[in-house]
Amino acid sequence: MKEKSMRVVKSAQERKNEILDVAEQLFEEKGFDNASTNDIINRIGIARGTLYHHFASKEEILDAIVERMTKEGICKASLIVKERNVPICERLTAAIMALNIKEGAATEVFDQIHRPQNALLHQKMQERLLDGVVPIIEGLIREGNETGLFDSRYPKEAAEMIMIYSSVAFDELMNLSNEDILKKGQAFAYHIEKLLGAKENSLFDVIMKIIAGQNK
Amino acid sequence: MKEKSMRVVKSAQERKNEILDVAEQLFEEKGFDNASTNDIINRIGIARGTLYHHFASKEEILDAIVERMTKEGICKASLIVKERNVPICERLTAAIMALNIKEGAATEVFDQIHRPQNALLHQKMQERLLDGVVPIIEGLIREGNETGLFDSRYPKEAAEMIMIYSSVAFDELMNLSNEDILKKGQAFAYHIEKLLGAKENSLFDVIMKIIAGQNK
DNA sequence: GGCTTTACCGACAGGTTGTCGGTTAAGTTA
DNA sequence: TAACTTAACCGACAACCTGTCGGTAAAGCC
Repeated sequence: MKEKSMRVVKSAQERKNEILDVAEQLFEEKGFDNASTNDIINRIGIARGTLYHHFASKEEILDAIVERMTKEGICKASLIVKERNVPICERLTAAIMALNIKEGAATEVFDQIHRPQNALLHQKMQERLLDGVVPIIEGLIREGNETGLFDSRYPKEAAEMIMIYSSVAFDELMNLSNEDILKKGQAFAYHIEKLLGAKENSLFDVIMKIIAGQNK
Repeated sequence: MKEKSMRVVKSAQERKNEILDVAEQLFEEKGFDNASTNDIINRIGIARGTLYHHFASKEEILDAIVERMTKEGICKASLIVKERNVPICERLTAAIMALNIKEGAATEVFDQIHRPQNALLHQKMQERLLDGVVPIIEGLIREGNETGLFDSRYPKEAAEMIMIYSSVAFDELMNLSNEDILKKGQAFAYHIEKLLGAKENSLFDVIMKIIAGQNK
Protein backbone atom coordinates (compact mmCIF):
# COMPACT_ATOMS: atom_id res chain seq x y z
CA MET A 1 0.00 0.00 0.00
CA LYS A 2 2.64 2.46 1.06
CA GLU A 3 4.35 4.09 -1.89
CA LYS A 4 8.05 3.53 -2.14
CA SER A 5 9.85 6.69 -1.14
CA MET A 6 10.93 7.87 -4.54
CA ARG A 7 13.22 10.72 -3.87
CA VAL A 8 12.26 13.83 -5.81
CA VAL A 9 14.40 16.91 -5.55
CA LYS A 10 13.16 20.37 -6.30
CA SER A 11 14.56 23.85 -5.95
CA ALA A 12 14.02 25.39 -2.56
CA GLN A 13 11.73 28.05 -3.95
CA GLU A 14 9.61 25.55 -5.79
CA ARG A 15 9.28 23.28 -2.78
CA LYS A 16 8.47 26.17 -0.49
CA ASN A 17 5.66 27.28 -2.74
CA GLU A 18 4.38 23.75 -2.92
CA ILE A 19 4.29 23.57 0.84
CA LEU A 20 2.54 26.92 1.10
CA ASP A 21 -0.04 25.93 -1.51
CA VAL A 22 -0.94 22.74 0.29
CA ALA A 23 -0.83 24.35 3.71
CA GLU A 24 -3.13 27.15 2.63
CA GLN A 25 -5.51 24.63 1.16
CA LEU A 26 -5.42 22.59 4.35
CA PHE A 27 -5.91 25.60 6.60
CA GLU A 28 -8.96 26.44 4.54
CA GLU A 29 -10.34 22.96 4.94
CA LYS A 30 -9.67 22.31 8.60
CA GLY A 31 -8.44 25.52 10.18
CA PHE A 32 -4.94 26.32 11.34
CA ASP A 33 -5.07 24.48 14.64
CA ASN A 34 -6.66 21.36 13.23
CA ALA A 35 -4.44 21.04 10.20
CA SER A 36 -1.28 19.29 11.29
CA THR A 37 2.14 19.32 9.73
CA ASN A 38 1.56 15.62 9.13
CA ASP A 39 -1.42 16.48 6.96
CA ILE A 40 0.79 18.76 4.93
CA ILE A 41 3.63 16.33 4.36
CA ASN A 42 1.30 13.43 3.64
CA ARG A 43 -0.61 15.33 1.01
CA ILE A 44 2.56 16.45 -0.70
CA GLY A 45 4.35 13.19 -0.17
CA ILE A 46 7.47 14.49 1.52
CA ALA A 47 9.12 13.59 4.78
CA ARG A 48 8.93 15.40 8.04
CA GLY A 49 12.53 16.53 7.80
CA THR A 50 11.92 18.09 4.42
CA LEU A 51 9.24 20.35 5.74
CA TYR A 52 11.41 21.50 8.59
CA HIS A 53 14.30 21.97 6.24
CA HIS A 54 12.34 24.72 4.51
CA PHE A 55 10.41 26.18 7.42
CA ALA A 56 11.52 26.43 11.01
CA SER A 57 8.07 25.98 12.49
CA LYS A 58 4.41 25.68 11.72
CA GLU A 59 3.93 29.29 12.65
CA GLU A 60 6.52 30.32 10.10
CA ILE A 61 4.44 28.61 7.45
CA LEU A 62 1.45 30.58 8.59
CA ASP A 63 3.41 33.80 8.43
CA ALA A 64 4.51 33.05 4.90
CA ILE A 65 0.93 32.38 3.86
CA VAL A 66 -0.29 35.59 5.43
CA GLU A 67 2.50 37.43 3.68
CA ARG A 68 1.55 35.91 0.34
CA MET A 69 -2.15 36.56 0.76
CA THR A 70 -1.86 40.16 1.84
CA LYS A 71 0.87 41.23 -0.54
CA GLU A 72 -1.43 41.25 -3.51
CA GLY A 73 -4.09 43.35 -1.82
CA ILE A 74 -1.61 45.88 -0.53
CA CYS A 75 0.11 46.20 -3.91
CA LYS A 76 -3.21 46.70 -5.58
CA ALA A 77 -4.19 49.39 -3.09
CA SER A 78 -0.96 51.29 -3.48
CA LEU A 79 -1.27 51.20 -7.26
CA ILE A 80 -4.82 52.47 -7.23
CA VAL A 81 -3.88 55.39 -5.04
CA LYS A 82 -1.29 56.64 -7.49
CA GLU A 83 -3.81 57.11 -10.31
CA ARG A 84 -4.12 60.83 -9.82
CA ASN A 85 -6.59 61.29 -12.64
CA VAL A 86 -9.16 59.08 -10.90
CA PRO A 87 -11.36 60.92 -8.40
CA ILE A 88 -10.20 60.60 -4.83
CA CYS A 89 -13.44 59.12 -3.60
CA GLU A 90 -13.19 56.25 -6.03
CA ARG A 91 -9.58 55.62 -5.17
CA LEU A 92 -10.42 55.68 -1.49
CA THR A 93 -13.16 53.10 -1.73
CA ALA A 94 -11.09 50.92 -4.01
CA ALA A 95 -8.18 51.01 -1.58
CA ILE A 96 -10.41 50.20 1.36
CA MET A 97 -11.91 47.29 -0.49
CA ALA A 98 -8.57 46.00 -1.72
CA LEU A 99 -8.25 43.95 1.43
CA ASN A 100 -11.64 42.41 1.13
CA ILE A 101 -10.17 40.21 -1.54
CA LYS A 102 -13.26 38.12 -1.83
CA GLU A 103 -12.55 37.48 -5.47
CA GLY A 104 -11.51 34.18 -6.94
CA ALA A 105 -9.81 31.45 -4.99
CA ALA A 106 -9.62 33.20 -1.66
CA THR A 107 -13.33 32.92 -1.00
CA GLU A 108 -13.23 29.78 1.11
CA VAL A 109 -10.48 31.18 3.23
CA PHE A 110 -12.67 33.99 4.35
CA ASP A 111 -15.48 31.63 5.21
CA GLN A 112 -13.23 29.69 7.52
CA ILE A 113 -11.29 32.60 8.82
CA HIS A 114 -13.44 33.45 11.82
CA ARG A 115 -13.67 29.96 13.14
CA PRO A 116 -11.90 29.75 16.46
CA GLN A 117 -9.21 27.51 15.02
CA ASN A 118 -8.11 30.41 12.87
CA ALA A 119 -7.85 33.15 15.43
CA LEU A 120 -4.14 33.40 14.88
CA LEU A 121 -4.42 33.55 11.10
CA HIS A 122 -7.07 36.18 11.46
CA GLN A 123 -5.04 38.28 13.83
CA LYS A 124 -1.94 38.15 11.68
CA MET A 125 -3.82 39.02 8.51
CA GLN A 126 -5.48 41.95 10.19
CA GLU A 127 -2.23 43.21 11.62
CA ARG A 128 -0.45 43.04 8.32
CA LEU A 129 -3.25 44.59 6.33
CA LEU A 130 -3.50 47.39 8.82
CA ASP A 131 0.21 48.11 8.71
CA GLY A 132 0.18 48.01 4.94
CA VAL A 133 -2.99 49.82 4.03
CA VAL A 134 -3.38 52.45 6.75
CA PRO A 135 -0.49 54.62 5.48
CA ILE A 136 -1.92 54.42 1.99
CA ILE A 137 -5.34 55.57 3.10
CA GLU A 138 -3.73 58.23 5.23
CA GLY A 139 -1.97 59.66 2.21
CA LEU A 140 -5.20 59.73 0.32
CA ILE A 141 -6.95 61.57 3.11
CA ARG A 142 -4.21 64.17 3.19
CA GLU A 143 -4.59 64.60 -0.54
CA GLY A 144 -8.31 65.06 -0.05
CA ASN A 145 -7.63 67.64 2.63
CA GLU A 146 -5.51 69.66 0.23
CA THR A 147 -8.08 69.43 -2.52
CA GLY A 148 -10.70 70.66 -0.10
CA LEU A 149 -12.70 67.49 -0.52
CA PHE A 150 -12.08 66.33 3.00
CA ASP A 151 -11.53 68.08 6.28
CA SER A 152 -9.78 65.69 8.60
CA ARG A 153 -7.74 66.87 11.52
CA TYR A 154 -6.22 63.43 12.25
CA PRO A 155 -5.69 61.64 8.92
CA LYS A 156 -3.71 58.77 10.35
CA GLU A 157 -6.14 57.94 13.10
CA ALA A 158 -9.08 58.33 10.74
CA ALA A 159 -7.46 55.87 8.36
CA GLU A 160 -6.90 53.47 11.23
CA MET A 161 -10.47 53.72 12.34
CA ILE A 162 -11.79 53.10 8.85
CA MET A 163 -9.55 50.13 8.21
CA ILE A 164 -10.06 48.51 11.58
CA TYR A 165 -13.78 48.82 11.34
CA SER A 166 -14.01 47.53 7.82
CA SER A 167 -11.72 44.60 8.52
CA VAL A 168 -13.78 43.48 11.49
CA ALA A 169 -17.26 44.43 10.38
CA PHE A 170 -17.11 43.08 6.86
CA ASP A 171 -15.73 39.82 8.15
CA GLU A 172 -19.07 38.58 9.25
CA LEU A 173 -20.91 39.65 6.16
CA MET A 174 -21.91 36.19 5.02
CA ASN A 175 -24.23 35.60 7.95
CA LEU A 176 -26.33 38.63 7.12
CA SER A 177 -29.34 39.01 4.90
CA ASN A 178 -29.02 41.13 1.79
CA GLU A 179 -30.88 44.08 3.22
CA ASP A 180 -28.73 44.01 6.34
CA ILE A 181 -25.67 44.11 4.16
CA LEU A 182 -27.12 47.05 2.32
CA LYS A 183 -27.83 48.92 5.52
CA LYS A 184 -24.39 48.19 6.84
CA GLY A 185 -22.88 49.53 3.65
CA GLN A 186 -24.96 52.67 3.80
CA ALA A 187 -24.01 53.25 7.39
CA PHE A 188 -20.37 52.68 6.55
CA ALA A 189 -20.45 55.24 3.75
CA TYR A 190 -22.30 57.72 5.91
CA HIS A 191 -19.83 57.36 8.75
CA ILE A 192 -16.79 57.71 6.57
CA GLU A 193 -18.17 60.93 5.22
CA LYS A 194 -18.66 62.19 8.75
CA LEU A 195 -15.25 61.01 9.84
CA LEU A 196 -13.43 62.70 6.98
CA GLY A 197 -15.61 65.77 6.97
CA ALA A 198 -16.63 65.02 3.40
CA LYS A 199 -19.73 66.40 1.76
CA GLU A 200 -22.84 64.30 2.22
CA ASN A 201 -23.17 61.65 -0.48
CA SER A 202 -19.73 62.32 -1.87
CA LEU A 203 -18.74 58.77 -0.97
CA PHE A 204 -22.12 57.19 -0.64
CA ASP A 205 -22.76 56.30 -4.24
CA VAL A 206 -19.36 54.93 -5.06
CA ILE A 207 -19.23 52.79 -1.94
CA MET A 208 -22.69 51.43 -2.53
CA LYS A 209 -21.80 50.61 -6.08
CA ILE A 210 -18.91 48.46 -4.93
CA ILE A 211 -20.89 46.74 -2.22
CA ALA A 212 -23.66 45.97 -4.66
CA GLY A 213 -21.16 44.48 -7.05
CA GLN A 214 -19.73 42.40 -4.26
CA ASN A 215 -22.60 39.98 -3.93
CA LYS A 216 -23.85 39.54 -7.40
CA MET B 1 9.43 13.67 46.41
CA LYS B 2 6.03 13.00 44.98
CA GLU B 3 3.23 13.90 47.31
CA LYS B 4 0.88 11.10 48.22
CA SER B 5 -2.40 11.57 46.41
CA MET B 6 -4.50 12.70 49.31
CA ARG B 7 -8.00 12.72 48.01
CA VAL B 8 -9.72 16.04 48.63
CA VAL B 9 -13.32 16.50 47.61
CA LYS B 10 -14.86 19.86 46.97
CA SER B 11 -18.16 21.06 45.62
CA ALA B 12 -18.33 21.29 41.85
CA GLN B 13 -18.65 25.06 41.94
CA GLU B 14 -15.72 25.48 44.25
CA ARG B 15 -13.51 23.21 42.19
CA LYS B 16 -14.51 24.90 38.96
CA ASN B 17 -13.58 28.29 40.31
CA GLU B 18 -10.31 26.90 41.55
CA ILE B 19 -9.55 25.61 38.08
CA LEU B 20 -10.49 28.89 36.46
CA ASP B 21 -8.38 30.86 38.91
CA VAL B 22 -5.30 28.80 38.23
CA ALA B 23 -5.93 28.62 34.50
CA GLU B 24 -6.33 32.37 34.26
CA GLN B 25 -3.14 32.84 36.21
CA LEU B 26 -1.33 30.38 33.94
CA PHE B 27 -2.66 31.93 30.77
CA GLU B 28 -1.34 35.25 32.00
CA GLU B 29 2.08 33.77 32.67
CA LYS B 30 2.58 31.66 29.57
CA GLY B 31 -0.22 32.39 27.13
CA PHE B 32 -3.12 30.16 26.23
CA ASP B 33 -1.28 27.93 23.78
CA ASN B 34 1.76 27.45 25.97
CA ALA B 35 -0.08 26.75 29.18
CA SER B 36 -1.01 23.09 29.17
CA THR B 37 -3.74 21.31 31.03
CA ASN B 38 -0.93 19.49 32.81
CA ASP B 39 0.31 22.80 34.14
CA ILE B 40 -3.13 23.46 35.51
CA ILE B 41 -3.64 20.14 37.24
CA ASN B 42 -0.12 20.08 38.61
CA ARG B 43 -0.42 23.50 40.16
CA ILE B 44 -3.73 22.63 41.76
CA GLY B 45 -2.74 19.10 42.64
CA ILE B 46 -5.63 17.29 41.01
CA ALA B 47 -5.72 14.46 38.51
CA ARG B 48 -6.32 14.68 34.81
CA GLY B 49 -9.70 13.06 35.12
CA THR B 50 -10.83 15.63 37.63
CA LEU B 51 -10.21 18.49 35.28
CA TYR B 52 -12.11 16.81 32.50
CA HIS B 53 -14.88 15.93 34.90
CA HIS B 54 -15.57 19.63 35.30
CA PHE B 55 -14.70 20.92 31.84
CA ALA B 56 -15.14 19.13 28.54
CA SER B 57 -12.10 20.67 26.90
CA LYS B 58 -9.37 23.21 27.26
CA GLU B 59 -11.32 25.60 25.09
CA GLU B 60 -14.28 25.35 27.42
CA ILE B 61 -12.03 26.54 30.21
CA LEU B 62 -11.02 29.48 28.09
CA ASP B 63 -14.64 30.30 27.37
CA ALA B 64 -15.47 30.25 31.04
CA ILE B 65 -12.60 32.59 31.79
CA VAL B 66 -13.64 34.99 29.06
CA GLU B 67 -17.15 34.88 30.42
CA ARG B 68 -15.94 35.68 33.91
CA MET B 69 -13.65 38.46 32.81
CA THR B 70 -16.11 40.25 30.58
CA LYS B 71 -19.17 39.93 32.78
CA GLU B 72 -17.93 42.49 35.21
CA GLY B 73 -17.17 45.09 32.55
CA ILE B 74 -20.49 44.64 30.82
CA CYS B 75 -22.43 44.84 34.07
CA LYS B 76 -20.60 47.99 35.00
CA ALA B 77 -21.35 49.56 31.65
CA SER B 78 -25.04 48.74 31.79
CA LEU B 79 -25.27 50.18 35.28
CA ILE B 80 -23.56 53.41 34.32
CA VAL B 81 -25.91 53.92 31.42
CA LYS B 82 -28.97 53.83 33.64
CA GLU B 83 -27.85 56.78 35.72
CA ARG B 84 -30.06 59.27 33.96
CA ASN B 85 -28.99 62.19 36.07
CA VAL B 86 -25.40 61.90 34.88
CA PRO B 87 -24.68 63.75 31.60
CA ILE B 88 -24.81 61.52 28.54
CA CYS B 89 -21.28 62.33 27.48
CA GLU B 90 -19.88 61.10 30.75
CA ARG B 91 -21.96 57.97 30.66
CA LEU B 92 -20.85 57.33 27.12
CA THR B 93 -17.16 57.57 27.84
CA ALA B 94 -17.53 55.54 31.00
CA ALA B 95 -19.33 52.80 29.10
CA ILE B 96 -16.75 52.78 26.36
CA MET B 97 -13.96 52.51 28.84
CA ALA B 98 -15.70 49.83 30.89
CA LEU B 99 -14.09 47.21 28.71
CA ASN B 100 -10.64 48.61 29.11
CA ILE B 101 -10.63 47.12 32.56
CA LYS B 102 -7.03 47.95 33.16
CA GLU B 103 -7.62 48.32 36.85
CA GLY B 104 -6.38 45.99 39.50
CA ALA B 105 -5.54 42.38 38.90
CA ALA B 106 -6.38 42.23 35.23
CA THR B 107 -3.41 44.34 34.20
CA GLU B 108 -1.05 41.51 33.36
CA VAL B 109 -3.68 39.77 31.29
CA PHE B 110 -3.83 42.70 28.97
CA ASP B 111 -0.10 42.79 28.60
CA GLN B 112 -0.06 39.19 27.45
CA ILE B 113 -3.22 39.33 25.47
CA HIS B 114 -1.77 40.37 22.14
CA ARG B 115 0.97 37.81 22.05
CA PRO B 116 0.33 35.33 19.28
CA GLN B 117 -0.29 32.55 21.79
CA ASN B 118 -3.37 34.40 22.89
CA ALA B 119 -5.04 35.14 19.60
CA LEU B 120 -7.98 32.97 20.52
CA LEU B 121 -8.44 34.53 23.93
CA HIS B 122 -8.24 37.94 22.35
CA GLN B 123 -10.79 37.13 19.68
CA LYS B 124 -13.24 35.67 22.14
CA MET B 125 -12.94 38.57 24.52
CA GLN B 126 -13.47 41.04 21.73
CA GLU B 127 -16.46 39.18 20.39
CA ARG B 128 -18.11 38.98 23.74
CA LEU B 129 -17.43 42.56 24.69
CA LEU B 130 -18.77 43.72 21.38
CA ASP B 131 -21.95 41.72 21.72
CA GLY B 132 -22.41 42.96 25.24
CA VAL B 133 -21.49 46.60 25.04
CA VAL B 134 -22.59 47.65 21.56
CA PRO B 135 -26.32 47.54 22.39
CA ILE B 136 -25.66 49.56 25.50
CA ILE B 137 -23.81 52.25 23.59
CA GLU B 138 -26.47 52.17 20.92
CA GLY B 139 -29.15 52.96 23.48
CA LEU B 140 -27.12 55.82 24.77
CA ILE B 141 -26.70 57.26 21.30
CA ARG B 142 -30.44 57.09 20.72
CA GLU B 143 -30.97 58.88 23.98
CA GLY B 144 -28.52 61.53 22.85
CA ASN B 145 -30.37 61.85 19.58
CA GLU B 146 -33.60 62.55 21.41
CA THR B 147 -31.98 65.08 23.68
CA GLY B 148 -30.59 66.82 20.66
CA LEU B 149 -27.05 66.26 21.86
CA PHE B 150 -26.20 63.85 19.06
CA ASP B 151 -27.32 63.53 15.50
CA SER B 152 -26.66 59.98 14.40
CA ARG B 153 -28.53 58.38 11.56
CA TYR B 154 -27.20 54.86 12.28
CA PRO B 155 -26.84 54.46 16.05
CA LYS B 156 -26.15 50.76 15.97
CA GLU B 157 -23.42 50.94 13.39
CA ALA B 158 -21.90 53.99 15.03
CA ALA B 159 -21.75 52.09 18.31
CA GLU B 160 -20.13 49.17 16.53
CA MET B 161 -17.55 51.37 14.94
CA ILE B 162 -16.66 53.04 18.19
CA MET B 163 -16.36 49.82 20.12
CA ILE B 164 -14.44 47.93 17.47
CA TYR B 165 -11.99 50.72 17.07
CA SER B 166 -11.44 51.26 20.74
CA SER B 167 -11.03 47.57 21.42
CA VAL B 168 -8.36 47.19 18.75
CA ALA B 169 -6.63 50.53 18.97
CA PHE B 170 -6.31 50.76 22.72
CA ASP B 171 -4.93 47.26 22.83
CA GLU B 172 -1.51 48.32 21.76
CA LEU B 173 -1.35 51.32 24.02
CA MET B 174 1.54 50.16 26.15
CA ASN B 175 4.03 50.29 23.29
CA LEU B 176 3.39 53.97 22.71
CA SER B 177 5.02 57.02 24.21
CA ASN B 178 2.94 59.24 26.42
CA GLU B 179 2.49 61.94 23.82
CA ASP B 180 1.39 59.38 21.26
CA ILE B 181 -1.20 58.13 23.67
CA LEU B 182 -2.38 61.66 24.19
CA LYS B 183 -2.69 62.27 20.48
CA LYS B 184 -4.51 59.00 19.98
CA GLY B 185 -6.95 59.95 22.69
CA GLN B 186 -7.54 63.37 21.20
CA ALA B 187 -8.12 61.89 17.78
CA PHE B 188 -10.49 59.35 19.29
CA ALA B 189 -12.56 62.02 20.98
CA TYR B 190 -12.59 64.16 17.87
CA HIS B 191 -13.74 61.28 15.71
CA ILE B 192 -16.49 60.20 18.03
CA GLU B 193 -17.85 63.72 18.00
CA LYS B 194 -17.86 63.65 14.22
CA LEU B 195 -19.37 60.22 14.08
CA LEU B 196 -22.22 61.05 16.42
CA GLY B 197 -22.73 64.52 15.07
CA ALA B 198 -21.98 65.95 18.49
CA LYS B 199 -20.89 69.51 19.10
CA GLU B 200 -17.16 70.07 18.97
CA ASN B 201 -15.49 69.49 22.35
CA SER B 202 -18.64 68.09 23.89
CA LEU B 203 -16.83 64.79 24.42
CA PHE B 204 -13.28 65.90 24.17
CA ASP B 205 -12.71 66.99 27.75
CA VAL B 206 -14.36 64.08 29.44
CA ILE B 207 -12.57 61.53 27.28
CA MET B 208 -9.22 63.17 27.81
CA LYS B 209 -9.80 63.23 31.52
CA ILE B 210 -10.30 59.50 31.58
CA ILE B 211 -7.33 58.78 29.37
CA ALA B 212 -5.13 60.97 31.50
CA GLY B 213 -6.27 59.14 34.59
CA GLN B 214 -5.53 55.83 32.92
CA ASN B 215 -1.78 56.05 33.01
CA LYS B 216 -1.04 57.81 36.20
C1' DG C 1 36.03 12.27 -10.83
C1' DG C 2 36.29 14.06 -6.39
C1' DC C 3 34.32 17.51 -3.24
C1' DT C 4 30.91 20.49 -1.09
C1' DT C 5 26.52 21.98 -0.72
C1' DT C 6 21.79 21.28 -0.02
C1' DA C 7 17.45 18.91 -0.53
C1' DC C 8 15.67 15.02 1.48
C1' DC C 9 14.54 11.08 4.63
C1' DG C 10 12.34 8.72 8.73
C1' DA C 11 13.04 7.29 13.43
C1' DC C 12 12.54 9.35 17.73
C1' DA C 13 12.11 12.25 21.98
C1' DG C 14 9.15 14.72 24.56
C1' DG C 15 5.18 16.95 24.65
C1' DT C 16 -0.01 17.52 24.11
C1' DT C 17 -5.34 16.62 24.80
C1' DG C 18 -9.02 13.84 25.87
C1' DT C 19 -10.91 9.00 27.40
C1' DC C 20 -12.25 5.49 30.48
C1' DG C 21 -12.82 1.99 33.96
C1' DG C 22 -12.31 1.98 38.58
C1' DT C 23 -12.25 4.20 43.41
C1' DT C 24 -13.82 6.82 47.24
C1' DA C 25 -16.37 10.31 49.49
C1' DA C 26 -20.97 12.42 50.24
C1' DG C 27 -25.74 12.32 50.31
C1' DT C 28 -30.23 9.74 50.55
C1' DT C 29 -33.30 6.54 51.84
C1' DA C 30 -35.05 2.99 54.46
C1' DT D 1 -27.09 2.98 60.85
C1' DA D 2 -26.67 0.20 57.04
C1' DA D 3 -27.51 -0.15 52.16
C1' DC D 4 -27.71 2.26 48.01
C1' DT D 5 -27.08 6.06 44.64
C1' DT D 6 -24.80 9.89 43.05
C1' DA D 7 -20.95 12.61 41.96
C1' DA D 8 -16.14 13.98 42.67
C1' DC D 9 -11.86 12.07 41.90
C1' DC D 10 -7.93 9.23 40.17
C1' DG D 11 -4.11 7.81 36.91
C1' DA D 12 -2.93 4.85 33.12
C1' DC D 13 -3.41 5.08 28.36
C1' DA D 14 -4.34 5.90 23.38
C1' DA D 15 -3.68 8.79 19.82
C1' DC D 16 -2.20 12.41 18.43
C1' DC D 17 1.15 16.57 17.90
C1' DT D 18 5.71 19.41 16.85
C1' DG D 19 10.40 19.81 16.27
C1' DT D 20 15.24 17.38 16.16
C1' DC D 21 18.97 14.90 14.32
C1' DG D 22 22.18 11.82 12.11
C1' DG D 23 22.43 9.98 7.85
C1' DT D 24 21.55 9.57 2.55
C1' DA D 25 21.49 11.04 -2.14
C1' DA D 26 21.16 14.29 -5.74
C1' DA D 27 23.07 18.71 -7.73
C1' DG D 28 26.59 21.89 -8.52
C1' DC D 29 31.47 23.12 -8.64
C1' DC D 30 36.50 22.62 -9.46
